Amino acid sequence: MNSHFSLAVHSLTLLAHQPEKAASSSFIAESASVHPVRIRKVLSLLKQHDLIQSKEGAGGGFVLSHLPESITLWDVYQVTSKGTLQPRCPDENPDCSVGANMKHVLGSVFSEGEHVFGEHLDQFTIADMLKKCITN
Amino acid sequence: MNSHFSLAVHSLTLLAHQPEKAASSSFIAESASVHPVRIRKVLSLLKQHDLIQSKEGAGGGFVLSHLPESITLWDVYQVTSKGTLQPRCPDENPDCSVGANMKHVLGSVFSEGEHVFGEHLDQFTIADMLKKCITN
DNA sequence: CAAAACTGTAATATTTATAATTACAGTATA
DNA sequence: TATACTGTAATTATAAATATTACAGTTTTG
Repeated sequence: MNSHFSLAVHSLTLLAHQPEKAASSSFIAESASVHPVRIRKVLSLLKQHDLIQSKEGAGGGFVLSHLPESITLWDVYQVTSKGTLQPRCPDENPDCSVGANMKHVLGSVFSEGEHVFGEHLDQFTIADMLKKCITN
Repeated sequence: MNSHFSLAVHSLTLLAHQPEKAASSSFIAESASVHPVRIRKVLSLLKQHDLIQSKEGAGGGFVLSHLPESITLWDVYQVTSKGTLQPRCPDENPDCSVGANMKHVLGSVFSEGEHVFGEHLDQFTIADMLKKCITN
């Protein structure tokens, strides 16, 4: 699983944690121990899909577009990581019936698998993540 | 998902395809368009878990330890890729309640998720893979 | 108005992960 | 005893992820 996903969940959970004020990329970056530019890139994706809103300029930053209860991990996964479950396959080899088809065959198994996995992720919201973090 | 998994499934499917004779790492490597040493490394894992047997020397190679109908993709996943679903998380940050716990919280979500995903993979056997490849 | 604190994004450099390659010891076959 | 294999370690090459630098554009605030 790519790290965009965990950074996105991390960021959204932080935003849920302080709903009163916008969080800057530096603030989030420090919490997640990564570079601010990386945060801005990930959050740019989330913004494109209207999970968050951003505001430029002094005192600006990021806020949630929706209630934390209504954003699921599956929503986040779809934005940041769709397709990454797929196993990397070598090039197709037309000279071998197995080599020619394996990529496609595994591809369909993993597409279904992603759907099943998605139903699991859909059970958890950003509000759940925050609660789990705080009560630990 | 790491590529060991797809190489392992590819190899096992090839072995199922020609049950009468042992397949060499070079033969498998050519079918999968990768380097023979890489195949030997992956198959070494499968051998350790008794999915296959190997024979050294001229005319040697690899054969299945069990019927293709009895080896599932979940068996293979467990040997080659267990834990790889887990999203990469940055270092824990003790100064932030979210940063301190996110890795652990996501970890448990993904452990359960891997289990759900595993039940899906467990529905498919190497025999199924071969059939899908050949009838395409 | 000008300085400060932000986002947005591109370009580059660094680090890490994957994969290929080389090398060679050991084993069975013929 | 030459040949065709496995097993594995060490090295090199390539690709992917990440950090860093740079800077233009946007608000806020003194």
